[in-house]
Amino acid sequence: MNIGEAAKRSGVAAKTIRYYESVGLIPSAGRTAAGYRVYDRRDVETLRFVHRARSLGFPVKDVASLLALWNDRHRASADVRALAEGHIHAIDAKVAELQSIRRTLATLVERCHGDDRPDCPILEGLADPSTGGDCCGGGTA
Amino acid sequence: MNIGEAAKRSGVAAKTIRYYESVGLIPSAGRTAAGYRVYDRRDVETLRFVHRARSLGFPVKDVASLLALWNDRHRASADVRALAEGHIHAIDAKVAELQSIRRTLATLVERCHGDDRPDCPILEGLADPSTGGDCCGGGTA
DNA sequence: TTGCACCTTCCCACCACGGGAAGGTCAAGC
DNA sequence: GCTTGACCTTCCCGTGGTGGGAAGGTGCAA
Repeated sequence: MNIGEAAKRSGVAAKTIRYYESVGLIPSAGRTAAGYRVYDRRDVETLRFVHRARSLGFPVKDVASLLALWNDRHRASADVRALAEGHIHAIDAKVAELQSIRRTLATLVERCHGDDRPDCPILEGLADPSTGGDCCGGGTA
Repeated sequence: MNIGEAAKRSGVAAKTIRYYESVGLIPSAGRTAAGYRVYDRRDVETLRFVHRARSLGFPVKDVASLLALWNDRHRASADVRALAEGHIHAIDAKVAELQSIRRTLATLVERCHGDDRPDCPILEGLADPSTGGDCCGGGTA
């Protein structure tokens, strides 16, 4: 099948498939005499795997590792698990950072009456955080 | 003062200050006869404001709006508050997405024994999500 | 005058694509 | 056989927000 069909079946945009090939995430596809890329069902399976890993937020480099493990019959599941756990930790760190920011913002917003007067604790907090509640003070970020 | 000193005092890297100037976030700095950028205390205040807004995750475009409001004596605090609330909503969406992903990953990791055997529910879940718990099924992403 | 720290502009790299241009290919319909 | 339109190809630019580094000019002190 052509790249468009592979894209439809895998959920990965044709542009993105070409990108994945260019960065070596997936092997180079075969070509017709006219230069069109050719894919089979196995390729689509691989693309689907990549698509799901990406939608779980794994960086492309990690997806490459996951693909390699997937294709390795002698893999140790501990390696896969370590990758996934690392990703979970990264997510936890990101969530903690976002929630810290959210708390600061919510505090500022609460104090702002939000009418047509210029007086605004949000701007004051940005101009001088000591007046606006601590921000990122003990932050993990 | 030179850009290096302004960077030190504001917490914004010299490179980043030049970038902010190039995209119009901050006005063009004055120059010495030799072409060096010159900053005063007010400029440093502005840079600090920008630095704090950025560290709260506001995109540069929003920081531009915040700066404009900050410099506008006739602003309505409602406009500032709306910006901040919009940012909070964006953060909430991001957090929800990350937590959804986290749940899926945690489920997969739990099921993986993580030893030297190749059997691995994480890879199986990526290859075929119907066997690995739902992922992003009703997802907001 | 030498040396070093600082400044300037410029381009490249990151990450993971998306848009779009310029041009070739294929299959269907007339 | 020719047109039409959908598909494919490569290539380059843009995103956001910097960081790194090259090549070259400045400023100040010894």
